[in-house]
Amino acid sequence: MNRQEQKQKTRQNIISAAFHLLDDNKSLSAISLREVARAAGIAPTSFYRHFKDIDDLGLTLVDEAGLALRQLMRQARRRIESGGGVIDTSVNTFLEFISANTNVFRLLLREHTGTSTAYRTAVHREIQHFVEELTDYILEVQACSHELAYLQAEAMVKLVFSAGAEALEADIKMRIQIGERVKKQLRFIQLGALQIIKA
Amino acid sequence: MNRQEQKQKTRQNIISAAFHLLDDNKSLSAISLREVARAAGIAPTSFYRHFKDIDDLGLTLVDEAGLALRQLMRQARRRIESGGGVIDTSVNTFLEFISANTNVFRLLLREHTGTSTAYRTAVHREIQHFVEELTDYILEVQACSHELAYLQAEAMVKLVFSAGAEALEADIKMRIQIGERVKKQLRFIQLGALQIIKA
DNA sequence: ACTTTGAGCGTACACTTGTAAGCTGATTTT
DNA sequence: AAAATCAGCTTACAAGTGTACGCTCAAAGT
Repeated sequence: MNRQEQKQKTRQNIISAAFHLLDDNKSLSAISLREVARAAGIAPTSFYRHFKDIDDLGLTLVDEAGLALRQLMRQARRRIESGGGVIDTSVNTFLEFISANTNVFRLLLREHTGTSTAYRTAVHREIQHFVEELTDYILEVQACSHELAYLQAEAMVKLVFSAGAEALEADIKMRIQIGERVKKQLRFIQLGALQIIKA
Repeated sequence: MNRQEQKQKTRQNIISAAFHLLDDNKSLSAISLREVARAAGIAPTSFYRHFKDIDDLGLTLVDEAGLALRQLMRQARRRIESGGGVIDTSVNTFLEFISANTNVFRLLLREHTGTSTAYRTAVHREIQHFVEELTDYILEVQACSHELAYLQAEAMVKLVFSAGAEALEADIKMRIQIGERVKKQLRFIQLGALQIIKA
């Protein structure tokens, strides 16, 4: 095995060890360097060969989470284009994402209102990206001002993320109900905005 | 000074010291017993004369925050009854609350998605109370099913709390914009729900 | 073949943490 | 006046933390 390859592999070990630590109620700022080193099977001091700080690792994790989020968006787009209601498809895709990537979503959710300004703004940026993407989509299918589209998109994303937070603590049966509920709420927004356009 | 009085006073010192510690980016689970004891001007071990745990203190803080939230609701109700739009008045009152009780709101917001299940459910209960109160109000002024009223209320509360989270990090000028934005979004929901009733 | 590099390790140090044990001395009770 | 209570203290300990320093030894470069 190459030297660089080996290093990348260890780096990946650290990252996935950290993700795993998030599973049992920990926030990024609550996981310690020694803890993650232990979980990754390396000596505490070896950690520094890969990351400057524990915060450096944290930002890397947020980036990875953002990447997953963007993949989610692409997948939703694809599904929408191949038919089916926009709201239904989007919410379903999102809830599936949460089930499949629980710790990724938990990370985003937790750090969004977390104690580290750096993490908070990093997560905010990713969500903002989400909002803008949705704004563009609404502008395509609805003839309305940019502001109106943005307001809709922002409200919708907030509701979906909120629903996601609830879903995290619910079992599979409850998650379906949560999905149905948020779909109805998204339709309120859609209808309400349409009403304003007409007026 | 009475002995009991003195004890209560120290207890209050601990509580407000803890609230103060939340100011500079700390979550409940991040403040240590010794830290709060130091800030309250007592010896670490004296802490135990007042609280069983640091978690015991934490739950007390959440309760206090919930109390403040319920006072906010009453104030909003009073203002609404003495005239003015419901949405405008509510959002304004809420934003004023955030400005006046920043650390209380921050506590609720942070622990709502925090790492402690106990805190999370405690905060959730307080917010749920908020939603139910709003549901009742909507049922009073709008002839609609309970489900429809609840869906509106929940969506609105979620959007307002989300806006509050943004407001926390914004200056006074930006906060007004955030307020206007969320008001428009709440009207989407109101209009959308109305549309469904009519159909 | 010889040298340089660098990932990973062990040891060490100066902290901070929660909390157990027992004392003091003022207040309260008897 | 004597006895009991108890808020707050000091001291102590075991366990955890971040990270500085220097070593090893296989891979990469010359």
